[in-house]
Amino acid sequence: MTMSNTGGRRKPPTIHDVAREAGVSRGTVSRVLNGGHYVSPTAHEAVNAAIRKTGYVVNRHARSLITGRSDSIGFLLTEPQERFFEDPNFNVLLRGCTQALAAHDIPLLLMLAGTEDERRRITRYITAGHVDGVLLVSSHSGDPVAQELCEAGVPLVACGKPIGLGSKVSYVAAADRDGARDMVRHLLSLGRRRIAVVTGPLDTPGGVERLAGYREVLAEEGIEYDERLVVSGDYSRASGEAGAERLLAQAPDLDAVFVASDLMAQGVLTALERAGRGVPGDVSVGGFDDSSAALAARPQLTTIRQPYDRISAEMVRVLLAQIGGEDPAAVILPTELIKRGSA
Amino acid sequence: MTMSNTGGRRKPPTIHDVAREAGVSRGTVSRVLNGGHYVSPTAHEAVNAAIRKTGYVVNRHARSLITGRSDSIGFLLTEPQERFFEDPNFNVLLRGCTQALAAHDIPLLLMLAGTEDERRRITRYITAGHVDGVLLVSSHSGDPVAQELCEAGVPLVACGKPIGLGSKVSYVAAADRDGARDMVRHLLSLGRRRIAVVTGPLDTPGGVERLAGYREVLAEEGIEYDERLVVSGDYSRASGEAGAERLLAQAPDLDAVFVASDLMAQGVLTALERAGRGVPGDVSVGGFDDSSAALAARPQLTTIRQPYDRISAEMVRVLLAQIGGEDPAAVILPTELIKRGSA
DNA sequence: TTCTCTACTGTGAACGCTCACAGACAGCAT
DNA sequence: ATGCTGTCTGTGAGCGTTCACAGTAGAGAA
Repeated sequence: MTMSNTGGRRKPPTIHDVAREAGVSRGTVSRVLNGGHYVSPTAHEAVNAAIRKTGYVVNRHARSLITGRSDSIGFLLTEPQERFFEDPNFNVLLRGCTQALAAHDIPLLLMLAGTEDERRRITRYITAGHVDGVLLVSSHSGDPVAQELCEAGVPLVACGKPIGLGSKVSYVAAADRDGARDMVRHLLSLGRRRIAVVTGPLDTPGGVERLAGYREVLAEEGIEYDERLVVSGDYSRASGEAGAERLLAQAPDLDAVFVASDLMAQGVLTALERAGRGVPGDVSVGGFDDSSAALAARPQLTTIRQPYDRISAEMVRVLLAQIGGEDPAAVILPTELIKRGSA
Repeated sequence: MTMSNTGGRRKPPTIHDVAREAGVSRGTVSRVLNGGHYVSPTAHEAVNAAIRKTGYVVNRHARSLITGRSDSIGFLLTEPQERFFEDPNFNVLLRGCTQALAAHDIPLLLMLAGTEDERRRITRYITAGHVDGVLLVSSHSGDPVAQELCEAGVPLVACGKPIGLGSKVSYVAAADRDGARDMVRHLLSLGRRRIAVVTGPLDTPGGVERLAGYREVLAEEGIEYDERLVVSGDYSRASGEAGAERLLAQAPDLDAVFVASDLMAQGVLTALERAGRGVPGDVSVGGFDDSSAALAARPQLTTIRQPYDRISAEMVRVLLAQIGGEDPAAVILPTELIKRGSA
């Protein structure tokens, strides 16, 4: 492990230096670097020794220039970072994607583009070919970044169906509507009839679809839709708490709350406790996500599990396929009702 | 804004296409792209028009190949991501760095390298020249990544003085020891004499230095050092709570706690409340950081403010200077005692 | 005029790599 | 002998850019 380069910052060794050191040609070194096919054991060994001796690392710019690939993937976040960091789901998703890509030896770059200015910079960076594809984690409609990247022909996979974008963009999503239906039916099965709902933002697919599932089941069961039982949050804990306050004021007779995220559900629990309503005695509370917040809550949340491990794995699979030339695809994954103490 | 490239994914336009379209040479286009000096107004206009018409974006791989720069900076995190996401300080730091770099139009790439495997991948990625420099946010000693990057000659600036690394690595840090001294003196000025301490991990500079400041002041005041008054945490809220439990068991007569981070201090408050000790009546609690946790706590925390905005600005400044060829530098920034309700 | 200076422009080299191709050599059948 | 495989190797070209250099034209000074 003799580094000939310690101390002064000399220019790093090139493939040529390695070739000379090993007594072979550039081509042979390149072949060793890319899988080692059609290389004799002798040459293979000599090249590896030369690489160790010179401390060579391939210049990825040169490689990318000719291959057109960068062998890295971007994890793009177009929302303010607070949102991201507070939400345990994002965490799980990020880790899942990192792991799935690790199997392909591809590094994941996290890019935050919360401000308009940042969005411009990052978009330019991406369209300039610095990553081969983008995993997009932002669900707000009318996201100009997604639009732009799509038009620039950058392979893109969104988490959750992007609203307002054409059908040519890939996405992976949980079956939000079905999940919501399961939860509402579960609450009904407990004898609840005045079921309130705290939705997500209505410009996100999760916000829209989960509310739709709620309304569908109510309609099917002949229960009248009462808009006093419906408020919207922004997936944050605080907004759940505030939402529950409003619900208690508008519809004090509620006997259940279906909350569109576990984090918001935590806030709802706080508000209910303060109001002296027992859970699950007086009010049943159902969450959504099955994130770590569901287990941290007291009582633990009955919730709809989103298969985040599968979601991230699928996102990576679809993205790599698209980079490989396949057409965009949409993947919908089933959810599951998890019964715990809150309902 | 006519994109000649919509639909089929043709190969993107090169600088050559732009030159032909504008009726000038490659050189002139390149000059326009890089500041526009020594270019006639006529040519300048023609090139800009051609760029718009062709939808040209510079191929950064080609540029990087010859300039040796990538015009991007990495924000490297070598700890498990949970730690990072829970701590509000990191958030502030990240945003500060992003903003400081935005002034130079440089995108920031967040790289998570929590596992051994990821560390290898990311190190290779960095040493291959994909970023011009690295902002390192990990303070644990013996971090092999920092060592490796340093040896590879990658410009690097750490947040907090890296333990166990040579003096040739740049860092920006708050005056931890002075801050701790200020806090302990403040607690003494309130008449407290049995001052306990919850330190950070003792393989981090913050952990070591803040404890050192505590011991110094005690020694100066002729107060005996009692190791029952000292426990260590890992900067997490939970570890603060657990630490306080241990302290209460070992030294029930404590009348103040100096906690090495606000997040841990929140945990300490929880434990004290459960034990029926009033804050600040029975026990004074001092934090460290002045993070958002200090304001969120009840009572609000008296704490030592770390100037995170200046820290991030300095990190970026030092890193860019180093990339520009300057020698590594160490910057120590002063802290400030912020008095609130807890002490 | 002629010379110098400045503003501007075009033209080969690189940068370090991969890829396609051609060639060499061995083994085995014809 | 000849041909055909298959494995292995070296070479030249080219990816899209910047940079150094040489050159042109016009303005102003001698």
